[in-house]
Amino acid sequence: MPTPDRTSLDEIVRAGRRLLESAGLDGLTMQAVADSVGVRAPSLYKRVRGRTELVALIAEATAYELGDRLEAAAAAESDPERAVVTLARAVRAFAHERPAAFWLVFAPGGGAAIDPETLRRASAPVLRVAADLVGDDDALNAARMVTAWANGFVSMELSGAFRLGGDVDLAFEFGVARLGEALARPAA
Amino acid sequence: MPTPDRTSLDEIVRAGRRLLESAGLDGLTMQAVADSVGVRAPSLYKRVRGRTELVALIAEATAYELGDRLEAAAAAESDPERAVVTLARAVRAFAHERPAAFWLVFAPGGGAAIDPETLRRASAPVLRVAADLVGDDDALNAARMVTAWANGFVSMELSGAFRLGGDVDLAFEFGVARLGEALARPAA
DNA sequence: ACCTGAACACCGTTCAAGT
DNA sequence: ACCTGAACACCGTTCAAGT
Repeated sequence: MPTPDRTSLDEIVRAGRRLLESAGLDGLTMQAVADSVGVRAPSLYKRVRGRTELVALIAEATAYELGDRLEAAAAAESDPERAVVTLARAVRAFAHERPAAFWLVFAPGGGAAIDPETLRRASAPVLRVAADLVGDDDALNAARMVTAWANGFVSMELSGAFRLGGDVDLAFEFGVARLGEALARPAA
Repeated sequence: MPTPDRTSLDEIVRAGRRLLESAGLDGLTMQAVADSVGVRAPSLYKRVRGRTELVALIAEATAYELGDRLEAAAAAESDPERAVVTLARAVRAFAHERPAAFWLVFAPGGGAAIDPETLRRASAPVLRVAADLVGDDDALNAARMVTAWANGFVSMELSGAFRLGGDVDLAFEFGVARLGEALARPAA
């Protein structure tokens, strides 16, 4: 006799994302997720292979959402040098909003690696802006330079590596301005 | 009646660092560390408050060692623009050597934050080179730009975010070259 | 076909008892 | 003063038994 479904994969992932931000990765336990969706922990294994997969799904959903944000940010600015600034600010805003999830997306570990298609989707707007700025040949290199800097800046910001004085907001604007210039008007 | 010491804090931290690289952060269990130094797990608590503190000590030691490497790299190159390249390469080499520990240093979590003094020590060479390059006023901003980019690049490299084709080594050299130019010869 | 209680292996940590 | 076995609370996960 079938039992009516008491939860769903979608609900589980949503609960997981909420827990991740409120309680950290350590607080994201199967027990807590189960409680949150109103089910016993073993039932989660009907929808998810295990905690590792749940974490991967959360990272995936986060990368997808970041892609949306970047797409919207890129659409709002036609001048490529200013679009770089807009994109970088969008990354930073997203990271401040969901620090734990943002961290997860760029966390190492092989197993939880983002799906290549999601990765391509999330980086598409940056790649497009980079191509506008430096041409197709250097587009990938330029996109990687921008994403590396933006990701590194907010990662260090989130990890508390910028505690040695100075204005962090100004440091961000300094960096993104120089970055845009360097790509738009390369020396030598 | 005193018992002769069967291990030491130093040995514990060394074993922890070894385990971190060989088995990952998840494999860094108190049990494994205890086995590694030839003692039972509860004995570790005579030298360390708990696993959290052990992880923090490992991060601390790693940041310290990274500082040494950067100091040596900076000393090997007097031209500031080339010193930036040398420093960035040193960061990358260190990250490739000890990926898990490198990750730990920049991991978030408040609790495991690096000691400010160690942080200052590790960033001193970068700050010095930045000052040579752009002057004292912009030195901190420039240093943050370089470290953010370098850290972001290798973090993404380690996390497998650069899997969309293209030559990653070339992307690194492209980035560091443009970075050096941007700082040495700012536009506008 | 989903859900559950019970159970297992494993973890971090505490503590009384040994030497 | 350090070390240990035993114990506790808490994980992730499995599985037979319920509906």
